[in-house]
Amino acid sequence: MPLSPSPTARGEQAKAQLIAAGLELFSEKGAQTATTREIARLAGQNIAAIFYYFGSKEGLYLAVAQWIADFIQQANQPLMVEVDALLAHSPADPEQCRAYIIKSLMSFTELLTNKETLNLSKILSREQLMPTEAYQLIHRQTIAPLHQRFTRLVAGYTGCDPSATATILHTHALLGEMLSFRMARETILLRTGWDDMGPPQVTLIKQILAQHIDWVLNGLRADRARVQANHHE
Amino acid sequence: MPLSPSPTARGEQAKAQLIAAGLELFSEKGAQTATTREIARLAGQNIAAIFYYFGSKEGLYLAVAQWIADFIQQANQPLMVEVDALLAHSPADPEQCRAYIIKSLMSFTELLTNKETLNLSKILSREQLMPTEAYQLIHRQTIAPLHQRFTRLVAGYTGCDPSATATILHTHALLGEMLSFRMARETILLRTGWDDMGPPQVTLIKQILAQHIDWVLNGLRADRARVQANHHE
DNA sequence: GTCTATAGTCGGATAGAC
DNA sequence: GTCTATCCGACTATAGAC
Repeated sequence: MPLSPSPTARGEQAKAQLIAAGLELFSEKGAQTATTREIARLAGQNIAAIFYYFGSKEGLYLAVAQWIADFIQQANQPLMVEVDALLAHSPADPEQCRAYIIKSLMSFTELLTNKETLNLSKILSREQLMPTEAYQLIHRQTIAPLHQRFTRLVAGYTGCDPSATATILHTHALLGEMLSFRMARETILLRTGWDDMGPPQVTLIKQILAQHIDWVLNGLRADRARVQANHHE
Repeated sequence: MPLSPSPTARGEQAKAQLIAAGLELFSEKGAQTATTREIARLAGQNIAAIFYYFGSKEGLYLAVAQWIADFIQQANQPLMVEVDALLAHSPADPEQCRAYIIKSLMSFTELLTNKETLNLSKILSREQLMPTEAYQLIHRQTIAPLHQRFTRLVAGYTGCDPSATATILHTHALLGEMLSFRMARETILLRTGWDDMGPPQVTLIKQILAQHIDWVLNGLRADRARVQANHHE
């Protein structure tokens, strides 16, 4: 056993540091504007290492995207396992669906307002503007499964068809309330006069989102009941 | 009178064409990635014209930002004049506030899903990620006044304090539902299977947003009435 | 595997002819 | 006012020493 880390371990560490630096700079400046020089410097690695380990700047960008997908996946897995167990029974218990809708959205909000995920969500925002291969990768592996489960929970509580476009849109609109606090972050900071989004601000945002969820879900459920009553008369 | 346009008119036309080309390419590729050469080519102008008329690439970018501010201002002015007339009376009529909330949000949605404003909103999205002087300019001139009026309408219907942070957040969350259809455009396209957001899609989105507005506003109003009842008991 | 040196390209900006 | 030619810096990527 050598005293210094094995070559493989050193390589793995170099890759990890380049991915971390890439996440930082790609999110801050965008994939085209961030330079390999600066990434290498921040990672404490040589410029040539990027090309040795990832083939190209774009290769590093895709590795960063995969890291993001893994991170989101891992952060939501415990909750999603419970949701899957609930949704395995059909029809799922409406009150439990409602509880998990709130729990999931609060968890997403916590994750999205966390400082450590700011760079991650900046890359996702950029990918919405200029979708590349990276968005497909992240969408397929994480966004779509999360979005789909959330839609099925909404359907489970309200009685809507989980595959209907309207149900998807209702769900997306609800998620949009949460997203707007990250994607229109600058607007909300200027309007409220906050200089940052810390724990007290997030607490307030979560309270407001929880109220909106209730109002929209109950509205949707009542509407659904009304439609079915009309259908049976 | 010369047959050819006067020098001033030619200069104005050159500036307008450079701004149009800048809007197109800055939105598509971002301020750093878009090149002066390509902008000049698309505008049918010489590269040197950018520096002659705007001093620098950044000068052109700020001129594009001012064009966007003017566009948003002009597009909303007729409605905002009516809203100002309504809000001049204190307290404003709640039912009229409600009508204008829906009217405004439908108008914003129409504007935001319009193909001609796609590039405009891409620049705004980018400015949320990497705020520059341009965002301050647009925010102060247009976003803040619109956001503030919308907040006052919500306050007018629900009885909330228009300057309370909670009211601003409730309003922002509601606007966020609409924004998410533009800012998370790629997600919604992949989830619904739409290949575009055309008139039929926008109609469906507007229906759904109108329902959510009703549910949230009535929830907020009932909540406010409950709080006041507790206060008086 | 890791680094230095450098090739090759393209960017913003300018000087100076017309 | 308008255009061409060009400077100069910075970028990605690679060749080749170690």
